Amino acid sequence: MVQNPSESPPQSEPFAADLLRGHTDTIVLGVLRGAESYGFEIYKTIRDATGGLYEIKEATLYATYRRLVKDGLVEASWGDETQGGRRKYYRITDAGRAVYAKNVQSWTATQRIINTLLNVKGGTP
Amino acid sequence: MVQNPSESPPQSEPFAADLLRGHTDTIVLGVLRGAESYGFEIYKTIRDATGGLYEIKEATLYATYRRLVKDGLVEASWGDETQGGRRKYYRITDAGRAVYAKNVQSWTATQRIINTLLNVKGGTP
DNA sequence: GGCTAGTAGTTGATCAGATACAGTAATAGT
DNA sequence: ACTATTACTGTATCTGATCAACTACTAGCC
Repeated sequence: MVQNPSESPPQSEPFAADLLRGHTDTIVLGVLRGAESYGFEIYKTIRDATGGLYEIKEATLYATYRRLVKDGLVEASWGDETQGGRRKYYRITDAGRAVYAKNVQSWTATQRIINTLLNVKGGTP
Repeated sequence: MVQNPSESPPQSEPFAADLLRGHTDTIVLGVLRGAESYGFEIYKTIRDATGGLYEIKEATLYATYRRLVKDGLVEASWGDETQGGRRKYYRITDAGRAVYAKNVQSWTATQRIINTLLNVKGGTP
């Protein structure tokens, strides 16, 4: 979702939230593929990775975490912050890595298909 | 959705229906951008454009047509088939062309963003 | 005639992902 | 004390996609 950067004129068309639907799991797995992380940090990583242009809502992400844990694609455990707030850390599992690899391929195929259907010369140059 | 081409082993991971979610409108507009068409023909065009690999379900498309008409992006009218079954023809409007152009840009941006988040070298080469 | 398949369009119920919204709770800065 | 930020959670709702039917006409086959 496009953030309205405070002062900028609101003529920039927001891209619909649904455009990334179905990719959230893969994106989170992609973040965790590098290193383990906790919920809020993953959120910030995603937000910052696009220069603040795009944001997946916290509620969406926490729902995603739950789903990924349920499916055995990531493992969760509470950190031992003796001081400071609790953090739940997530690690990608082998199953998660496998699904990630598969999903990246699906994503590539999806791009090809949509670009074909739209007659768009696709992708990042 | 991946069609299981009859005899092929079912190891091919289907890409989730949701992966193209939000793009159906744009895809239909893209088809109509070239020439007017009727419901079932649009369905076949999309199905065939990907070599049968991908299919948007008829029910999904008819819901899409209704939405596009409601939003004024296409116009509908019954053909005058004196013999044979009825066909409802769809034409893209100027508003539809504008939305199409905008959506293609959104799609391009979306690709960039996801490719960034997944660290994928993106798109069709 | 009866059967099947293909074309063409439509409806109602349901699912799942994303979001809005609200809330809890702790810490750090002023 | 107040406020912002960090961090996580739960409930309700929206929407697009799909399923599973259904109507209706045409053409080919036995």
